[in-house]
Formats: sequence, C-alpha cells, structure tokens
Amino acid sequence: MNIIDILQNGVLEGLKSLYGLDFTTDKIVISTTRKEFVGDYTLVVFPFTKDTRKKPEEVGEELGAYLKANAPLVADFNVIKGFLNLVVNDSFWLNFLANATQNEHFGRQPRLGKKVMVEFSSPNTNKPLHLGHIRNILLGWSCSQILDAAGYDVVKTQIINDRGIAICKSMLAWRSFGLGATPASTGIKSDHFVGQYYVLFEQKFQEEYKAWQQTEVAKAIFEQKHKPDQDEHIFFKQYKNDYFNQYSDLGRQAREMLLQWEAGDLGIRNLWKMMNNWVYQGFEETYFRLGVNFDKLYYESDTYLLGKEIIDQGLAKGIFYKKEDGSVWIDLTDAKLDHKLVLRSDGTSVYVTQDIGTAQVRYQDFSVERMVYTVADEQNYHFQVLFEIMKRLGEPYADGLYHLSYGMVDLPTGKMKSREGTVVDADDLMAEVIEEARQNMQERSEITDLSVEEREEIIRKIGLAALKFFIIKVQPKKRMVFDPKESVDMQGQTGPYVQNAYVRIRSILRRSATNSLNYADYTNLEVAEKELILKMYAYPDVIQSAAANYDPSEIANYCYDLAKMFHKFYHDFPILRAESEGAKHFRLQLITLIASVLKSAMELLGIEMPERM
RNA sequence: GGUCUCGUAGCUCAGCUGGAUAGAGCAACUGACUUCUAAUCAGUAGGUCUCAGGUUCGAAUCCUGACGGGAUCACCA
Repeated sequence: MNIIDILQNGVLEGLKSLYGLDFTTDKIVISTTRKEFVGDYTLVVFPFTKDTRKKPEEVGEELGAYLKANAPLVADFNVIKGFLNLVVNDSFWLNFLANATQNEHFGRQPRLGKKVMVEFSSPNTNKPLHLGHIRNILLGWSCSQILDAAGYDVVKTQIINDRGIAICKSMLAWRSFGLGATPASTGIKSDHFVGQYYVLFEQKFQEEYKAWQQTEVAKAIFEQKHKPDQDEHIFFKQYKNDYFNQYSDLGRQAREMLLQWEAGDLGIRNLWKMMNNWVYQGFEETYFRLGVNFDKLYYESDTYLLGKEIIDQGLAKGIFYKKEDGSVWIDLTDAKLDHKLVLRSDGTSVYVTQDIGTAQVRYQDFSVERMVYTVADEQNYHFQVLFEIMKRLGEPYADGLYHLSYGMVDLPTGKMKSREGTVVDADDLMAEVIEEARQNMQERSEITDLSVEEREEIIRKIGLAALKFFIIKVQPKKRMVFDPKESVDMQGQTGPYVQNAYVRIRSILRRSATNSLNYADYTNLEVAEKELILKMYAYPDVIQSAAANYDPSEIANYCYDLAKMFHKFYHDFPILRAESEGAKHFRLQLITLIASVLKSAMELLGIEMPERM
C-alpha cells in the first residue's frame, strides 16, 4: 500500500475519532512537503475547519497529535498556518531503500494481461524521414515503453503509406529522368535517393506550371476566377491543385500511373516494388540509428480497400445513410461534429473508411483492448470522427481508442515545408548532434584511454540523448520550436546532464571495493538523503501517471529532477570518504538505487546510458 | 465564420486531480576544480502567470468572455 493512502486512512480515522466526522478521501489532500519546511508529507487542513468549527491551526495540532500517537509511520509533526507537516519514520525509508535496491524491476507494474497497440511513425514512401517524424517516433516509442512498464502487453506498429499519387510522382520522375540510376550506382542512401526524384518531379512540375501561366488559357482562367483581392501570383499559388488535376501533362501522367497501379499493371507494380524497397532499406537504417523497432507492419496498399463491409452492415442498422447519388454518410451533428462521407458515390472508400477497416483488422489480429494512434494534431478532427463512428458501430474496443496528438515542430522561421526546402532531415540531424557531442568531448580527458570504437559508442549515446531529451521533455500537445542552426545543448536541462549523473555514480561504484553493505548504525538521515529517497519512492507513481496520460514528458522531467538532486548531493556530501563506515555504506546503497532508477527511466524514453563520458 | 488547441522570465520549457513566498535551463554577470568525472555546484539579475470578470477560506490551475498564435472545417490521404 502506498504511503499516501496509509496517511489518508490515518487522517480519516483521526477525524472520526476526534470529531466523529466522516469524510471522503478526495477531501484529504496530501502532498510532499515543500523543501523550506520540516517534514515529508503535508496535509492541507482547511477543508476540515467548517465541520469542526475550529481554527486550522487547532485542527492541525489535534490531528498531528493523533497521528503521532496512532500511526506508527508518523514520527513527528508541525503545524504552520493551515498545513500539517508530517515527518515519516526514518526506518520506513531505510526499509524502502533496501527493498527497492533488491528489486530489479523497481517501478514496473506486474503484468495486467491486457493488450494495447501503439501506432507511430507511419511514413509515406516517397521521401526520407524528417524532424517531424522524429518527434512522432520518439513519442510513440517511449509511450510503448511506458505502457509496457505499466503492465500492458504492447504491440508496436506502423502503417506504411506506400501507395497514392505522391509515390507515383517519385516513380514517374525516376522513370522519365533517372536514366537507370540506383542507390547502389550513385552511393546515395536509398530513401534519400527516392526523395530526390520526388523533389525533381516538383521542380519539373513548377517549370511546366510557370510556362503554362503565360498561355491564353491560363490568362482567361485568371480573369474569370480570381477574386478582387488576388493578384496573379497569389491566384496561381492557390490554383495549383486544379492545374495539376485538369491541365498539367505531368499531372495526367501521374494519375495515369496511379490508375495503372490500381489495375495491377505488372510493369508499374514492379517499378513500385523496387522503389519502395529502396525506401524501406533507408527507413530501416534510420530506425536502427534511432533505436526503435516495430512488432507488426501494416501497408496501406493492403488496407486501402478495407472498411466497406462494415459500412454495409452499419447501413443496414441505420447508423449510416445513403444519398441519392449513392454516396454513404453518417450524421454526427448530435456529437457536435458534422455529416461525414464514408463511401464515395462510386462506392470506393475514403480515409476514415480505411481507418475503420484497419482498426477492425488489428482487433482481429491481436485482440487488443486499446489502440494508441500517434499522429500530429492537424488530424484531431479526423480522429474525433473516427472514434465516434467506432462507438456507434458498437465495436468492443471503441472506448480504448486514443489519439496521441502532438504539436508540430516549428523552425524559428516558421513551419517546415518540404517544397521550400526547409525540412530538417532525420539522418542529417542525428549526424549533426553526434558531431556536436564529439566536439564537446574533445575538450575532455575522461575517456582518452578507451579504444576509438568505445569512444564513438559513447559519443553516439550522448548526441542522441541530447536530441531525444530535447524533444521528449516537452508535453506532446504543445508546439515546439527547434533551431537547427543553434547547436543542441549538452548542458543544463538536457539528456547528457542526466547521463552525467549516472556516470558519476558508476565511477564511484567502480572505485568502491565494498560488496556487502551494512549501515544498521546509520540512523540519522540527512535532509538531502531523505529527499532523494522520497523522490525515488515516487517513481512507480510517475510511471503510472505517464502511462495514464500518455505523456513521456513526465518521465523526462522526473529524470531531470532526480539527476539535479543527485548532482547537488554529490557536491555537498562525500561518499567514499564519508564521515563513518555506516554513512558510506548507506550512501553507496542510495546512489546504487539512483543509478538504477535513472537508467530505467531513461530507457523508457529510448535513451541509453554510457558507463563513462 | 464554426469547432478544437496553445498563451507562464529576453529565449526554451516545468508547475499533478485548486493550497504555503510561481520554478528550472539557456543567454548575461560573479564565484568554486592538489578533494569520489566542472557535460557539475553556488550566487546576482530577470514575472501584472495575455487581459477582464466569476466560483472559493484560497486560482497560473476550474468556469465565462475578450485578445493573440496555430490547426481543422474535401467524393485528398
């Protein structure tokens, strides 16, 4: 039982016995004591003043005395204004420390026997991964790890958007202008290779579009359709899609290719397979570098036709309705949403339809109770609609659907745009941040005795930690700013700072020859020592909370807090040269647990700890 | 315009279901390595928590409204 629960119960009993009053636990607010006051936990007594008709100080004194006499855990208390500060028996903390150090799974919950699927990354196969994907991947990955630690059986998945007009653009450009070049023949990483042809298509298309704008047809369209406040430049910028669909020769070829693909044209399918395989190879490398993997892959080319049957069934049940033109809709206005199309008039599926079908397939494949979709917040509306539809269809897992929505990563200049070449590439970014770590390392002498390989491994861990921590420490739903020109920080509230705390501890433990620890005579804990123990006592709750909120930033901030407390402790107190053997042994035990919690917590974020740095 | 979302120090961010004097880091300035790794620690300075109401013993936190940023409102995915 958690200590806060025990204290709450004690307070309940106290209120009953002292005043004959019954309260519910939600009125009993207990939090950790602020560090400027004496105590471990603090009870807010204001809520009891009304019923007891006593002053807060009086109630505090009486409750404190009761707890001290009746709750074995409570060693002492003091009252300041309306706050009752409780001091918990040191033996409780010493016990906890000993037990937690023994428990190699400390913080992790026992298996619940419940399955949850986490979807993340889900890239298009026409270009390489960028900074936006990195936020997505790190969130999805750490969420998976956190749910696993909270007792769930997690299936990590991604849906690969391997079909559609965008992929055809890359294919068309390669076929028209590639002259048979391959990643192998050019030595370019294979997903970047394909991405180059996507960019090339856009360039050629822009040229074509510019030329067309000078034609009589174009001028006539401008005259006829432009709004009063639009000049030619603005108008044609917005007209681009229409041009692509109606007049563009390249657009016509791309659409044709898509139709051939859908018809199963062998040549097109082979080209598609070849280029997609290039992309997959490149993605694999990037995922590997990032340290992530998946348990199951879904491909849009397999799922894009799904969902129609469910729509038919729902139509029979009256959940959907059919318009005269044959299109099928659902009315969600009573859920404050709009009418939504689910089947086109030609009977084909749209985006939601696919997602409805895919969700059902996943449920059939894994019988998961919950599904987490890691997708940027621009799709909030889509997921509201999807989840509402699943509820109305009465799917058994409908209540377990969650959209892990996150804000875009902005550059200081604004939004990233692939067309304007302002995208920060994932591979480049990782390379840069590792280079940054290498630069920093050159001013240090700590690991000069190691081999080149060992040093490189450490540098890699530090660089990636800086990048990952920077991104994960921000709450998912908030937009964040990333300046690629400014090097990623390695000092202060960063990944390397947390790693450094771990490394310092490992260094001490390497030097200490002691294997059996005996600190039975060490009974008067320093305030700083107790604070550290309290912080670690909270670790399991932090995991639970992060899992419940699908929020890895809670773990990141916890890591930073704990590392900060340790760094200060390290500075203020000797460990190997402590004032007594008891103190030394106790502190060795303490920092052993700190190291293990830091390592465990950072692992939940996908961040590796070096032994030295 | 409707809906959703964000607004805390110059910058990047914490602040849990309302609780004590709103906290970190970066940048600036100052100090601490013959002592367990200075990627560290300590200090100075920096705030009308966007604004206005409301609920409450108590509001950065909850409610309403305004202002500002963003997203979204396709027979695209």
